[in-house]
Amino acid sequence: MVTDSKETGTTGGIQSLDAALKVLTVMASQPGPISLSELAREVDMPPSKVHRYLASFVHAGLAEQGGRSGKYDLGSGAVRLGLAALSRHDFVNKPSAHLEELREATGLTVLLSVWGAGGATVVRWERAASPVVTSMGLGTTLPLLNSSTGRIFLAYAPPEIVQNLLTEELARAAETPRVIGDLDPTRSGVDALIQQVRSVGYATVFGDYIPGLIAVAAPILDWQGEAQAVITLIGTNVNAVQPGSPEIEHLMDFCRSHSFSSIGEEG
Amino acid sequence: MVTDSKETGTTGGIQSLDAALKVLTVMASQPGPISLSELAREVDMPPSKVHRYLASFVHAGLAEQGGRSGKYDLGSGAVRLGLAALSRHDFVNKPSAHLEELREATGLTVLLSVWGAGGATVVRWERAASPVVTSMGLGTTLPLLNSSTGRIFLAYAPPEIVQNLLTEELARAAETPRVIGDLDPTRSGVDALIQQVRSVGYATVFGDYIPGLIAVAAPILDWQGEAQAVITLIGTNVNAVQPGSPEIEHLMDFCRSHSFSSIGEEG
DNA sequence: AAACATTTTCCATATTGTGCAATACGTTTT
DNA sequence: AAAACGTATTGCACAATATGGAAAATGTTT
Repeated sequence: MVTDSKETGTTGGIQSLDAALKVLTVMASQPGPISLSELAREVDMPPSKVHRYLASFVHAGLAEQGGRSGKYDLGSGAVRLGLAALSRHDFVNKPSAHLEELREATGLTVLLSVWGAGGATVVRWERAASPVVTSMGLGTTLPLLNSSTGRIFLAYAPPEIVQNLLTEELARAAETPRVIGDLDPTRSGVDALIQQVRSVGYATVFGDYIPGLIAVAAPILDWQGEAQAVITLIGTNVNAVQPGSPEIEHLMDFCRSHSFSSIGEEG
Repeated sequence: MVTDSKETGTTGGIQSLDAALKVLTVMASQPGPISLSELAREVDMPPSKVHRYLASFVHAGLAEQGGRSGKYDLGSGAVRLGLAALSRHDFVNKPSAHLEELREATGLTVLLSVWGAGGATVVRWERAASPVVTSMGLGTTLPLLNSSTGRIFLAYAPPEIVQNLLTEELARAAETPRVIGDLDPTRSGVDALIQQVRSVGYATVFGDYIPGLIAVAAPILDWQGEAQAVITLIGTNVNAVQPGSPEIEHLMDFCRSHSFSSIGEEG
């Protein structure tokens, strides 16, 4: 039984470890580096305690201490750990092996993203020759409304999971209008977008996120019809994102062959 | 490594936590699910101890126990943690913070380059005391064949992205022979160079680009094995670029510690 | 230079993790 | 089917170890 709603405490594990992992979890939920004192406040523990936990985490590479600011953040060991965990999921591994074929078939840069804490996160990256943005790379998180990748998660991920980011981005869109060309930044506008995406099974974007770049994205679905990963093609030629283009056909074939339920024309 | 060869123990942290994190690390290094007993053997701890650690990890979502096989594996919490870490980690700013240490350790000018539109582009710059006269600065693009930096990209960047520049430089080299001392400016000559660079993991240059200057460069690799950035040491003392020199050791250590896959002895 | 805010270390105390061994569980063998 | 085995899980007494308050170091602001 895992009922530890309030003060059960007894997880069958080790108390100090539970406490330490709570610290780690909170650190992961934070948007960026955090100071010891703030972290201690956040987890409601004395700073000295947290400090010792952090010393162990740093020793293991899970955390690191930023330069002279003294702030702590997740370290490269955490990345390694996460990638090891990720590599056990077939939804990432299987497609990854064939990403290069898709790049060759389309001549476009191909990327594979999964849903992480901060949103759509790029975990695989297959570059094409054509000039691509340098500000993006592995680990980049993509916006929900402005990117084709994000729009696929919007349409195919469980609503609860995108809800937070969605409200956040809608609020931001309301303050800064005109940033999203083809979308009415309201709930109903979003619903319309979702319906549209689902009906065709892919999402396109024409330089909305990065000027001069076009992108198409489609989902890799599990048995429940939820997006486990998203494949995105990036390029500069607008023809590639016209409905029925060979690039889109290749993308859809790829995603279909790695999915466990059918895409588009929703059931 | 942080020299904790045997019984240093005192990490400033917590012993039980160190032990627990070792378990987690070993689990990550494993190719798949692992049984409690085997894991206990692997980390050389009593099974009961490991079991309790695992209970806490499972509680935190970092690990999960597979069906009835009883085997343990990394859990979705590990993925979340890793993606959170990944989105904050970038291959330019993280190493940049430690560039100065490398300069102090080697006494050489240190620079960090990434692949930009026009080729290898210098984006960080840590100059040493020694008079390194040069017209180089931030934003300088370095040649592919003549510079150690460029040669690392040649060997460790995806072929497609260096292809254009390569053919261009080869054509120029054919017209103006003798500019490249140690290289046969043909496709096969380039292939030989790539093999050589990959086998040692770094590239050196003796005044080929700028007379009187020597340089060593090594890659920072992402987990796809592609060069995300290149670290270069520049100086005037030829001894620094002899195989096995302390300068090269420092450089390789630095790059290894910021990489996510192993450099050299290519896999 | 002084006042402040944070991080880091020290130390006595008892809370908590430890290891051994017993038990429960599941799988394979006879 | 029963028994024999390997593995995961839990109890228990003891001492090793984590704990938190406060002091010391470190860095930052006035």
